[in-house]
Amino acid sequence: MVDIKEMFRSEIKKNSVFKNKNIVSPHYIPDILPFRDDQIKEIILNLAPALQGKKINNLFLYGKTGTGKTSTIKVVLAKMEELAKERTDCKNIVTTYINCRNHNTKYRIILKHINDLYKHDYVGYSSSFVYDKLTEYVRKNKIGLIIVLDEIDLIKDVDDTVYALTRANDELTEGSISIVGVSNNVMFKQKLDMRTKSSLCEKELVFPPYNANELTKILQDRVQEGFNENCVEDSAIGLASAYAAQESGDARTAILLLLRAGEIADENKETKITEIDVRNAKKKVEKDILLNMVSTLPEQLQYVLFAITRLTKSKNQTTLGPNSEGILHSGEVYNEYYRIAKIQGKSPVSLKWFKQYLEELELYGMIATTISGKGVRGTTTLIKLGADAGILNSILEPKISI
DNA sequence: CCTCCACAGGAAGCGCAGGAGT
DNA sequence: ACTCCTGCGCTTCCTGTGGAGG
Repeated sequence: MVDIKEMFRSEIKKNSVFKNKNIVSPHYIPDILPFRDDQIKEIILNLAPALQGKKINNLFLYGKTGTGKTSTIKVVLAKMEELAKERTDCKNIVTTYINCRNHNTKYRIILKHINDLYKHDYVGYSSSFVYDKLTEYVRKNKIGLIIVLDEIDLIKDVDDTVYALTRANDELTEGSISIVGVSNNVMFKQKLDMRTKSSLCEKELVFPPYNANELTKILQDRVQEGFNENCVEDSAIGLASAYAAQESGDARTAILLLLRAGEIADENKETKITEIDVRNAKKKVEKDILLNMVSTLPEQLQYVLFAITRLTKSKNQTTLGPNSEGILHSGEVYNEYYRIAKIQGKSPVSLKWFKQYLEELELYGMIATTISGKGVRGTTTLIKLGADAGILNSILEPKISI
């Protein structure tokens, strides 16, 4: 019989490379944001007039994931709110942050605001009621309300939302409402109504991806606070930032790599995180991401992907020539897909639509396709798996039993 | 050179679901 | 409550296209 209490005790006491694991979590927001001085300056320049009770421009922040958009705006707004409270010569500033993944309609966004501001649950009220409640709060308290809409591209009725919130200013004689839109979707702006575009994007800020050197510095900062002294080899930091820079310049990925590497080191009872741990962490992270992507894929797309992985695997085993490199023709993949779908008791889609699926998979970056040239009869789409066939197969095989 | 193969890719249309209008 | 409309996912049909093979 094991002593469970004792196991817990030793688990807590156990030597770990981590000093404070929270700091290495991808959700942690540091106080100091390196390499974002320009953006911070711009934001301050645009928001400062609000402290004097003036109406400010709406802001639009754009940049890929992990470029510090959310952290930057959160930190700047927190300081701004603090300052406004400290000084009597400043107007009252209230800032709110909403992730539009969870609140994805005009109604839900406004409702969330009045619930938070009044600290009362307004359930089941009409959309005009909640809107009036919001403007009333701003007017009565004479506040400058700054609303951050993170992942703004996920709002279903963006045009309506932005219009309603900016129009509120026309009705307000005291106080004001401003919007900070945050998005990582390049195409988002194109979808907007002309009026919305001009009012939302009064001031636009771009957050560029970090390069390898910048990522290294960011990681070093985190390592100092999050890990115990001398527990992370410099080369491990270098490798993690190189990996992340290569892929997207995404700080979150870089930090996640270190976190996982740390967990691996702890598991193996190592005292130091090495390059090998980072390399293993990368494999683990990759698999997690793939698993996530694959499981959200529609059933039919999973079959197509499974067909490609199976054929790629069998090709790798039979042909030894380096020229083959697991390149498949759309015809053979379609046949395999057809077979798999039949076995699953599902009706396969037509060849035409199958090609549509291929396009979708390419969009997700899971495969690469080209139109055939010489050496192949006629014109065919050549398909190459973008991810590791072995990993994908291990994910898909349990899901689709053959 | 011609024909055939193995597809590509556009156009039209179908059935269904969900939302808007009345 | 009802119809009407629209968008989505998909099929069917049709017209290329370009190398392989006779």
